[in-house]
Amino acid sequence: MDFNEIDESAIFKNKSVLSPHYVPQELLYREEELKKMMVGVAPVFKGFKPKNILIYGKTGTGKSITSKKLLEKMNDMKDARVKGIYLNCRVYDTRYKVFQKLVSELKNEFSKTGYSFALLYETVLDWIEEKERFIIIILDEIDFVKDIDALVYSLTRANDDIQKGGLSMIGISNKIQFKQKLGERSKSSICEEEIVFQTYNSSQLQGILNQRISLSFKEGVITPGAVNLASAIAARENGDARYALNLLLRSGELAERKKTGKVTDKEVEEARKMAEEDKASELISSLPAHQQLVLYALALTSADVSYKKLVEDGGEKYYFSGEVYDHYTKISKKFGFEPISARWYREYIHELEEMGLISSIHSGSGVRGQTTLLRLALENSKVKKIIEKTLMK
DNA sequence: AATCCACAGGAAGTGCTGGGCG
DNA sequence: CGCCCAGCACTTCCTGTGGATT
Repeated sequence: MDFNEIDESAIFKNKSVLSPHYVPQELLYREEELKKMMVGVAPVFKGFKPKNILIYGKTGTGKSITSKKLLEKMNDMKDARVKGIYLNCRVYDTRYKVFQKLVSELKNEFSKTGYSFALLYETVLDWIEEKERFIIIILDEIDFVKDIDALVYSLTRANDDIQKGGLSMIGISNKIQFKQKLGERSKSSICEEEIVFQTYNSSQLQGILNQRISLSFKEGVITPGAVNLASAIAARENGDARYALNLLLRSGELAERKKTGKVTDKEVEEARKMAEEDKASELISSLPAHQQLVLYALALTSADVSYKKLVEDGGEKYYFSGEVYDHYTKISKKFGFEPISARWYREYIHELEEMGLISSIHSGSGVRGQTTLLRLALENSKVKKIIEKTLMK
């Protein structure tokens, strides 16, 4: 027995191909965007300062992958004077951290904290001027940078401070509002060139999935129906390729556990449900305590037969808003919370409905007066479990 | 018809927080 | 550094609505 036998899988050849960080050899459906970026960057290889670029696009539209591809292409030029650096601003979220990372990349040494910002700045400038070099810095998820104006200012000022060589940036953001947050000066300097990444449509997603399937799954494991369904679902959900790949990964894992050796649309459908539940669970556990208690009250009300006031509408059971509020106040007190006022409870109900966690209907006729009837959008036992896990620790 | 009930949702007020400014 | 003010989360109070009750 050797190590190769240990992770012998009936389904997967190489799971990591399905990871969002994987960069395929051939980039699909993004030739235009890549070309635009290359055109923007191209001047460096002639010794001129390239343009700053800002890239927009929703999640899973290939922004990161395309910019990583750009770095690959730049490396192919084997020009020692040009250095491309990719960094994710979730990690490097301040001006200081970005420059610290720059220095450690340029000098190839472990960088400690404690240096002054001015020193880091000088180090970067020296490195550029020493041999008239160029730095292209790719700032992924740039909206996470806390002192963005300071960062952009320092980066552009660096350009003014040096005679030869240059420093330019490519910012990536998935929030359109990002530009509004910028000050006038940084806005004009970072938006010299803008590229928008459109979402993928269903057939493009299919192409992307097929490209990765041949590398990640064993031969004939995935049925065509599974691919169709996964790309159709992802196309509906904002054309997010990351989501589509995640669906495939999950359904592969499901098939592995079932030992059927095949991934069909059944597994994909199951994977979609799981993904949805994960999303809901994440959403619920990030809610304020009282909103969770409201949900919990509704879940318990649904489980409790003694709350007899229920109405059926198309097979779905709805509960009276007032009943649920009463129940909520009891539960709150039991857990040592001061219950929230009925007025604010109504606002919570609206918010929860907007988030798609509950659904409500108006009682036109039926019992006295007007009331809102409520029910959970998810299975109440699951909601109960989630809240018990997060709230009761 | 008048009154009540059970709720919806607007207005104004309160206590706290964090950010900008002199 | 303190000060002030805006904004938020929430309460209290109030008016409206429409079927139910008397």
